[in-house]
Amino acid sequence: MARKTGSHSQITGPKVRQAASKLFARHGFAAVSMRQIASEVGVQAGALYLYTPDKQSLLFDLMQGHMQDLLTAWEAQEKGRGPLEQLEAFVRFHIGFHLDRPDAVFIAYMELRNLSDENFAVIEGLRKRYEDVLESILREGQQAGVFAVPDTKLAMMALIAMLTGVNTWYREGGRLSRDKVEAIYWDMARKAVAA
Amino acid sequence: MARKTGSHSQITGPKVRQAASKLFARHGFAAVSMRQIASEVGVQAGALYLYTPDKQSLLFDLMQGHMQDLLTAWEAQEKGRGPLEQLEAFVRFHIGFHLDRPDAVFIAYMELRNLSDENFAVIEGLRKRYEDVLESILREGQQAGVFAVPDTKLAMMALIAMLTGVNTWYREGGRLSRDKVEAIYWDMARKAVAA
DNA sequence: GTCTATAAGGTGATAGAC
DNA sequence: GTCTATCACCTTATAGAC
Repeated sequence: MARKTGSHSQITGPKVRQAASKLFARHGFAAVSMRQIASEVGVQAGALYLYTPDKQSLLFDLMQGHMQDLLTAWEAQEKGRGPLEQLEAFVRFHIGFHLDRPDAVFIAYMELRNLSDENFAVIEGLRKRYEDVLESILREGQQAGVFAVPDTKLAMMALIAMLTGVNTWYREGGRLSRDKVEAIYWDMARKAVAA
Repeated sequence: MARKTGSHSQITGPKVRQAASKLFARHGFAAVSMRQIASEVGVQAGALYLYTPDKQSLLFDLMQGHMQDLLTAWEAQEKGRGPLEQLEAFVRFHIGFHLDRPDAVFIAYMELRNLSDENFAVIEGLRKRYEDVLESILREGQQAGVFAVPDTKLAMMALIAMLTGVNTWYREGGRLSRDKVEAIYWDMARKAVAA
């Protein structure tokens, strides 16, 4: 049988991040105390500092991990050949990836202002890399005459805002399946930038 | 000459709301203390309680005022006759109104989770009334055969997210004028829902 | 109308026992 | 690896002086 007190470093570490993610998403970084996180994990507050140097690092690790997962997942994605196929792949990928991890997405969008200056710069760099993926697709399609976007940066911003917005209203088991939602958004995105 | 201590109730009240709006938008409701707000206004913390019963009410009044301004401004707006003219009016109105008050918009979107349950219900009701404006335009256009939106609720959500997203990147005096931005977004919105 | 002082309690982070 | 105890400080909100 297990001891009441013992070695759990390989279990407690992930549990700390998971608890922080859940609580930061629900109540916001500033409103959550280290004691609340510890209570969710099932340890005392002091024990958290074995897994993070401070609260700020906990937030940064969560956000950096999320952005890196996003970029890695896109790179591993099957992409079509032409701009139209690539845009469809991006739209479906973005919606699916974001719906899979609502807490991480919420934190990544809401807690930027609670990052230290240095940490903010890192996260912004990763975000820019992701935005460049979509902007490149749009630029390529524009040059090929498949899209008619007078400004690729604006079109990129408009599409990303539209797609990420799904997270604010979609509920699993609701009126529409994920696939149906992806199809409807792909239809709107396609038409919005069509030549 | 003015006394150091005197009667300023008609000046201090608005200053408190303005300071709170600025600080909540920059740092978040939970991260801002009553002492910080007082310091921004130029009074001591205790004096704030002459103008608000508590911190929660300060947040609620800001958000409720913003949502009521939004609905009032839309009702005072010139609208076109057909669905297409009405959609153009909505797109341009939404972008313009939101760019005019970035702090209030930021708070309205970011601080919902810091409202008490009762206050949240009130704000959600006002938000729903605004969403209904756009959904009605889309439904009317769908029935008239001007729009092709398989689901008016989804199209409404997609368009509002897209339009509100302008606030995240637009900077006064930047590369594009407000009117140019409105024109480009109107072009994308129109095409996205076009028949 | 605003101030100072204070109540009652929460905060992030660390030290040392086990 | 985790706990308890603690430090120094900040929090919202109120009472009473001016």
